[in-house]
Amino acid sequence: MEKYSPQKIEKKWQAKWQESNVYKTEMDPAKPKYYTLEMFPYPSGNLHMGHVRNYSIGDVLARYKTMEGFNVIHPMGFDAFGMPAENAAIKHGVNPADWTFSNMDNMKRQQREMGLSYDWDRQVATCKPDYYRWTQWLFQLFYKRGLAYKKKAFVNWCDTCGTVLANEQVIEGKCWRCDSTVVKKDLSQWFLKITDYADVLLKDLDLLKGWPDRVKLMQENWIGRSEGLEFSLEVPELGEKLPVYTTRPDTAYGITFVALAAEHPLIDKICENNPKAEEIRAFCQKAQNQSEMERTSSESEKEGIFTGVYAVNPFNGNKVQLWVTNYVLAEYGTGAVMGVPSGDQRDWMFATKYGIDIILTLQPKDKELKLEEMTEAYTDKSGVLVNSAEFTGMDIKSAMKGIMDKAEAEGFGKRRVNYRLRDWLISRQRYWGAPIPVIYCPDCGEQLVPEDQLPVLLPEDVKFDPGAVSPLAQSESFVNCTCPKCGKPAKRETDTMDTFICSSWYYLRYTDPHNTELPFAKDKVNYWAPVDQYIGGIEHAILHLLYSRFFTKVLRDAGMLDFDEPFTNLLTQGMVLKDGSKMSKSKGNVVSPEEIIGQYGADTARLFIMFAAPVERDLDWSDEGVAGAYRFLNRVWRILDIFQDKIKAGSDSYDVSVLTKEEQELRHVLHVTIKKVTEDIRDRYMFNTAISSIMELVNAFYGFQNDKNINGDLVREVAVALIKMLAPFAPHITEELWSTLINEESVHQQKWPVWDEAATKTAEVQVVLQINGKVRDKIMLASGISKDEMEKAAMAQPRVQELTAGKTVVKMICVPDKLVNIVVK
RNA sequence: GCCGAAGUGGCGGAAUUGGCAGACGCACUUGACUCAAAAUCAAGCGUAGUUACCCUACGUGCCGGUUCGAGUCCGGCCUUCGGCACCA
Repeated sequence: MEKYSPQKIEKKWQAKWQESNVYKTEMDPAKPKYYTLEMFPYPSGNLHMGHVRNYSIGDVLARYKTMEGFNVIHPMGFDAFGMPAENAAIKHGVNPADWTFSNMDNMKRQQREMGLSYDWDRQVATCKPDYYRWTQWLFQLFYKRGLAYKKKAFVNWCDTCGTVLANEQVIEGKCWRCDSTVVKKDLSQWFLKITDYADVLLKDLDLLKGWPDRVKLMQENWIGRSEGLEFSLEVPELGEKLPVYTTRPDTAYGITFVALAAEHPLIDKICENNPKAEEIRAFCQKAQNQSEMERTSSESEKEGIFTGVYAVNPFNGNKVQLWVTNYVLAEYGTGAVMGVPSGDQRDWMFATKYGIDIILTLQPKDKELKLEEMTEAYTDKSGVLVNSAEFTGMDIKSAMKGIMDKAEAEGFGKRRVNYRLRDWLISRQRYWGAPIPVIYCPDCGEQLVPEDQLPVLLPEDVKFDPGAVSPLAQSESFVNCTCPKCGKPAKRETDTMDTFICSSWYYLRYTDPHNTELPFAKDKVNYWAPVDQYIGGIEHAILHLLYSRFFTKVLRDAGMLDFDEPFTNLLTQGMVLKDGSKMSKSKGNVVSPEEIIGQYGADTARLFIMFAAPVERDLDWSDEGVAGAYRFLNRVWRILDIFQDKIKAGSDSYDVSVLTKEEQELRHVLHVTIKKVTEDIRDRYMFNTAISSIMELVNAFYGFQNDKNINGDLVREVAVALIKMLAPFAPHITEELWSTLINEESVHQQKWPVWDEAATKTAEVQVVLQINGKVRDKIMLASGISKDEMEKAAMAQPRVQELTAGKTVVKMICVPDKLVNIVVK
């Protein structure tokens, strides 16, 4: 054979695969299916190493499962709406669609050069009308089910991006995309009612046995369930009831004030005929102008203003002060909080700052607290109540129950579960997204665009200028329309949807990508989905992975599919680093996949990336390591070249009893390797150790490189299994070797090798001899012998006798086929 | 502050159920081949004592515990990374 030349053979096989459509899959209910999915990319223009890692993992699994006999679906597409295309339009005057499509072409070419086994017939691009038509259709489905609504609210606004953001897109008070500080704006926006599903999204995390615990935990924290009591205080001066929510009803007798959020609706009424009205309004204004970051940091100063109005604690009739503060969140609970300085550290700080009364209601069992000696609140959730009427003297648990019972019995309160999760804000004041299919009629109000008029297409006569106004709002032809109900002139909604909507259902569209009647047919989605193995970065732990779970549950409830969760197993890959930090242009440590593939070939790039670290861990890029992977592929090529005549001439079935002892040893290594590689891929996703086992097999094979008389059938057996096991990792070189040495069919359509259990065992095993837990000798013993025999053999060893001479054997521990430990004194 | 993960040679990492710590690869050293170099093949490679082999002691972030036996289990710390963070 010629020298191994990846540049030559990779191009050749990529063309053949494309030509023969080998990776196309069709629904076949008679065959077990397997759905492998990598998170689809944003078409930024070029693949980076993170993509290469992501797709390599998925491709190994897809190819392995195919060889195991599964009907594998392995699709790819593009998450193609979003800001960068629009920014390119503003900056360079290119059309967002042109920019996006040319990027998609380039990335698809790069994906082809990686030798990935995608069924390209299933490709989706979320920016194409045949896709976003169904995104809009699904929005309307949510609307009809009462899960999409428009409301005026204080929302996150990013000035740089010129749009609002979902809570999930605000990271430490900053925009997830551009890192600018996020501010609150009072705007009328579209929301999806994800909070309706908070409880089931939390509960069903238990179903996700194949998800990493840390991802489930992050979602659990994000949903943030708490149990408590909601009760109302009377505000006699205003003739109003003021509801508050608390998880510590046991401290309710210690309320000395109530704190309102600056956005609380009662504030308007409070200001009527109030001498301090101006001051109060100024305070609210100031609080609202603070950035999200300042307002939600636990370190920032707690400030407030007394309204002069009082409320009444329904438990004991105490008059308590009503304050407006900057630390109560309008969106959580009721936007008003009972203030118990003795039981909550924030309340303590607030009360001491403003000279508000403090009442002690709880103290430890074994210690009497004195207010004048306390320097902070007593926040332990254990102790005995004081100053709490009939509950005084009770332990916290029974008091908690008693107080909630009382509130419910007397009708001023109710037990309630609260969630941290907020509804999903989906409006975006941007052009490059799916238009929200709604029309506003002056007479009929909010109307859905009729289904037969979908998709609402993005207009092309638009201008992209920097500024806060969306290009859609400036397009007259787009905005002006007729009301579907009365036919009179009306206006279109000009906001587009958050791109996370588009990506919340793409994995379902893959199962039926060309459907023109529905987003997907039920039989197809139920056959292929849910995704058996999803692979992607941890950065989507909350955003995309929570939204997709929500979508799946809504579609299930709408009868469109019959499963509860979209992704059965989840693999979160680590990042690809260089010199210990994330690859980035600014650091100048970017390694380009195209260059690596050009120099060494895709097989080497894939093999290195799979070998260098376990999938979940970060991977430090090493140029020497890549060279090592290349060296290994050459080594495989050469050893098979050396034996090519024997491989071609060998028979696929033969009598193994004719093998010499050395040959049997090689066959033993082969079958141990098959077992190890199979289990590493199938059960453990440990691709690095699977590859290292294949390397060991190749090393053992090299032990025979000069043996002209080695059994040719055995050589063929080793070669066949070796090529097959390497095929998922390095698809091109194995295809070339297979076609040259074995037969004309594709190696990727072959059956995965099966190990011969008998060959994985050996007649003799090495047994470790320990004295007092320290290794002192090793002996070969027949495998499977009894403990008695092992102990006898151990004691008979000269070295053991020498070291135990004159000592008493206290006991012996015997692990069959492994170890004897002799305990002596 | 709360929750979680990780810490093993010069480096990436292995050790799956408590049973030989360091598989495999990188780097390095040496030998063979070569006029020479590269490539390749072969061998060595935790630290210290000894260094010719053997052998011995130490060694998986730190301190302690359980056990015949601990990288692995338990208790207490340290460091790094990640998530959440005024959620009442």
